[in-house]
Amino acid sequence: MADEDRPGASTAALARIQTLPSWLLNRASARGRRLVAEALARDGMRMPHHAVLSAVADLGPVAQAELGRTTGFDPKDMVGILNDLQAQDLVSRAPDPSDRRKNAITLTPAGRRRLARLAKLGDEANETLLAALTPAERELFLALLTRVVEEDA
Amino acid sequence: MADEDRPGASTAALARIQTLPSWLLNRASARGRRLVAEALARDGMRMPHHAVLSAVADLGPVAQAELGRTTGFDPKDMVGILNDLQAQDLVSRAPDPSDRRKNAITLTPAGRRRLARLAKLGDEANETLLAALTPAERELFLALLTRVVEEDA
DNA sequence: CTACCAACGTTGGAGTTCCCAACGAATGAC
DNA sequence: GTCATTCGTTGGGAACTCCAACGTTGGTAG
Repeated sequence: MADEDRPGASTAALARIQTLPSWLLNRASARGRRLVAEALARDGMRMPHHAVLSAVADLGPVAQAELGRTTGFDPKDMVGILNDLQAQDLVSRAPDPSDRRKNAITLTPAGRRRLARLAKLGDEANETLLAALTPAERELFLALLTRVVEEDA
Repeated sequence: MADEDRPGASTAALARIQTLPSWLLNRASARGRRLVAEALARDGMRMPHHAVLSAVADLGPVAQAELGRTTGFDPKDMVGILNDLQAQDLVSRAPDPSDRRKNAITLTPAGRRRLARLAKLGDEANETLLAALTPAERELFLALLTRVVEEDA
């Protein structure tokens, strides 16, 4: 009789799965997304919009494709995100004179003010997310997490 | 002039966002899901199915609602998952004599064999996921991660 | 100069996960 | 016996991710 057919061979299968790094990361990520989404929603904003707004703030006038590469969003989704941001006058979308294929995305003053508020909300949500850890543990956790992520490159 | 209007006040906004726990957790989680999904796909299986199969293995004959509560899947999605598993003869779905509202979900021998293979594939994927960390670091990482997740309760 | 290939923004569509509302059937409490 | 609850099921929607195609524009090799 093979191990896998013996009754009880797979017991604690659930417990094993739920302590797997991938499972825990999923739950932690879901919690982070929920906390951040709730925080940003208090200012009528969503996570991708916050990320793109931040990227525009850093990269000055920048093409959509470059924004996509930097933030990891799909070009298709970038269109919609920028449509939303532009509709709220947080960014301006003007044709790039030096390359007429590109749109030059720029942060508006309103966008800069909004970003300051969003950054605060995002920080608070992340504070809550890691509330269970001491400052030293958070630093360690982030260092380990960064190495796991960078393995992806 | 307010800080938020001064040019450069929000520089490094992107870098700040991308080092936020929520951002890193999202990326790590996405990587884990991709690795696990690819591994399970080699056996023609998907993540939720693996989780439910594991839960059935542990909980013996069990109702769908109980499976949903344990694994966190929505009752609606549980229907589809069990349909798939049943179509492959990995679980059996029989009416519960003691409560005719319930379905008694049981693991079949084929399900038990399949689960053994899936567990192996899942473990390998998680090995790859944490490849950047030493065994001691992995243990520490999982301990911290667990505390972050349990804060959710 | 003319082909050709690559990049750009855009549109359309699909897939996954998560969540909510409703329904008929069945159960349990009062 | 009435009523609230639970069960499995169906339907639908929100949010994020990803891929394929198209017309336009730019750069390049011949």
